[in-house]
Amino acid sequence: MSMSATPTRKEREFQAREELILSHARRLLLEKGFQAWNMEQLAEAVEYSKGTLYQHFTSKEDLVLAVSTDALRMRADLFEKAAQFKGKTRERCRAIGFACCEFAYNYPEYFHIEMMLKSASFWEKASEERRQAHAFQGARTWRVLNNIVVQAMALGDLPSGRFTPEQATFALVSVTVGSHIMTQEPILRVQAGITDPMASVRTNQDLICDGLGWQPLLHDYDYASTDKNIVKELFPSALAWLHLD
Amino acid sequence: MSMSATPTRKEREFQAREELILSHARRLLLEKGFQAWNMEQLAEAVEYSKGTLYQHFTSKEDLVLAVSTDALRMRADLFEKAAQFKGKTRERCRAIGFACCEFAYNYPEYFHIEMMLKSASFWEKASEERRQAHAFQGARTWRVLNNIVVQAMALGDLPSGRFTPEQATFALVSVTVGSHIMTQEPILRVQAGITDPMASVRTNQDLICDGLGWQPLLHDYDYASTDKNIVKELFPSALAWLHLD
DNA sequence: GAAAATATTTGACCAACGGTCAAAATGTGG
DNA sequence: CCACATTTTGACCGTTGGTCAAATATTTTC
Repeated sequence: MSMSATPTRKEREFQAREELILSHARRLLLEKGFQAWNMEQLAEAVEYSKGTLYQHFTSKEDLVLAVSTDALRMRADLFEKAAQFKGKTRERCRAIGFACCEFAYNYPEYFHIEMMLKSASFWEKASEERRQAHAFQGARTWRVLNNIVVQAMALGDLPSGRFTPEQATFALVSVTVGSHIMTQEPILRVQAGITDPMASVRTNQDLICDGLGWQPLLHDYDYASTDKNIVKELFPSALAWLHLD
Repeated sequence: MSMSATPTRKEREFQAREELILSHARRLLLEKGFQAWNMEQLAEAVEYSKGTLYQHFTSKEDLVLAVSTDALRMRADLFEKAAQFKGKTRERCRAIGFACCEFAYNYPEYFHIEMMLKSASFWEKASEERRQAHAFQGARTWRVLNNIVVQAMALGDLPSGRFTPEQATFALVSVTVGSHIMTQEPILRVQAGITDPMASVRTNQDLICDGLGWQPLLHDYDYASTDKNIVKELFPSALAWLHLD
């Protein structure tokens, strides 16, 4: 047993195996959702037995929560990167919108998984440790966005009398999650005539920002060139999901 | 077998039993979600055996979809009622916001159930009949809201150059669903300092409407008295969830 | 370097649950 | 009252998440 900072070989092996399991579980989740695979199949995929899986995770739910938290961590990373965009507060908010689309492109199933997490029975089966890790990463994403809102109000870009920063942040979070979920619904996509889901999400974010009176408003500024810079400087890989036409 | 319009006694009994099953399933869903009860328990509750349940529904998922569709039908009814509110187009849109809150108050678990429906494995297990019924009720709710948007553009209350009616409707649907889901998240509720979830949902809808430029804007009009009328004329029962202070 | 002690891995096994179907029970017509 | 049709039942099945004693591998001791 090593209490020192440098992990023993055993500890490193344990860690490596955990990541192996997580990566295969992620693949299964992305390909098949939650139900359409079982622990036996995962055990085969990682070439260990079922019992070994349960040395890392207390339940299937615990495992899925771990995958979800990993994704959430990645999103928080992207958010923090986006928040550093040099520009007006609203442009930085916009950069976060791109970060979230980039994330949604890489984890298309994430929002479905996150919805599953909202059922009480899920959390009950997960370990306390993993619940806290998830809450921590969730708080990170919230904080990044909320900081920009607070700054925007301090600078006067965003009127501070009508809504609290938390209300504004909440509105942005709600519209973003709602839009990502809805754009993934094929029937609704047809009804709404959506050809570019990510663009729809960002449009809805713009509507909230305009509604909040976040200056400069959508039609008073050349956001097209802002977008170009965001993509060039922060998310060159966004070209994969951007529909330029 | 009776091809006539008047159902035989058998058919009426069958129908009555189906409603009995649905009502108990609804109660279990509201109280326990999806996982925390099984078909055996439901069979006991309705005082029939498991086999009889499967004469009405092809699977547990099929049953839950039926409950969900019933709820969706109720929401569509409330929407249609709300759409008849006498007033400006934006006031009628607001009435729909109240209708949705009224619905969410009566079916607090509905949005979680609806999220479950988004996993492919769920639909595969449901019968074609019920899938179509669900799509039909979903289309109804969309149509009611979209009609108001179209009228608002025709009347000039809502600028028609920037967004299509479908885009506007989609934004409203997204923010509403996203807000209802998010307000039900206890952690987020604390982070955002939300004390009145329904009010937060309606605020977010207002932000979208303002962002769309839907006249009269939130702060150019006395919506407080509009709200009073909506509640008095259409949803007196809303007093149960309205936090007046 | 072999034996003892410790740690890790395994897969047979269990319980829970969704779903099935032959048999029992109930209803119907003569 | 009987024969036939319909409905209801619950024992039974397959799948799957989860457990644990035994097998296997690794480390320590002498």
